Amino acid sequence: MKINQRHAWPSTVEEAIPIQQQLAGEVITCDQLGAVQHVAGVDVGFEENGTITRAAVAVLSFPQLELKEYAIANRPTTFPYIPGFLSFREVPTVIDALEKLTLTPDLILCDGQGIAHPRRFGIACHLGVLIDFPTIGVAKSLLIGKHETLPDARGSWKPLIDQSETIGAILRTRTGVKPIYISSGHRISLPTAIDYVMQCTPKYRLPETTRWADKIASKRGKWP
DNA sequence: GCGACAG
DNA sequence: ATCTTGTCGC
Repeated sequence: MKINQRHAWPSTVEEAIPIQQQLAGEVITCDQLGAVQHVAGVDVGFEENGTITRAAVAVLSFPQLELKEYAIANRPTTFPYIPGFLSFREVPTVIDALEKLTLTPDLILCDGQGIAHPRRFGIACHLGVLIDFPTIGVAKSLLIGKHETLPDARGSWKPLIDQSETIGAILRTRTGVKPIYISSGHRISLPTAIDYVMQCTPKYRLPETTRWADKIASKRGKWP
């Protein structure tokens, strides 16, 4: 897929903050997506002591969830890991990987938060706004927000609240297993995001999309 | 000032 | 994120 560059990538928090504040105003949390036939999952890893960033994208058919295509990209790492600024470290390489795809997915599940972020602009929002695509933030741990006790059953969820605002949800994708955190990235509402995440997570804690991306990015497996 | 802190 | 083996449980 073809992607247009929207802004240069900064290397400091001072430069990153105004970019987040500006682009956060472009985030859409209403459903603006068509029929979903392909869902993509993204995963990022690091090599050479963190100096190289590696991104993998997996495209699956929906709702069958069968792997249809994948792509990998590498880049020198140019931004340190600072909570609240993850996208500046990972998105450039993710975009490189997305550009290599032949298939164009209808929805992308990102590793990390969407609007469940201090400035309502987590990695899923950043990627979504830059490429103007529907994205969902799927995080394995909490960045900000509070929530009530979560029941043990698969499918149960509770809103994530920050400053008396609902910014996402804590969701149990598997009975008795540690929950995950969902939030709108771009062009999708929270209820719809939860619905798609559940449909992409029929068996394990994490969506099949991210599991495939993980597997592909992993140095062990070889994918001809 | 003291914690908390996506990956 | 990454460094790493076996092990407990469904």
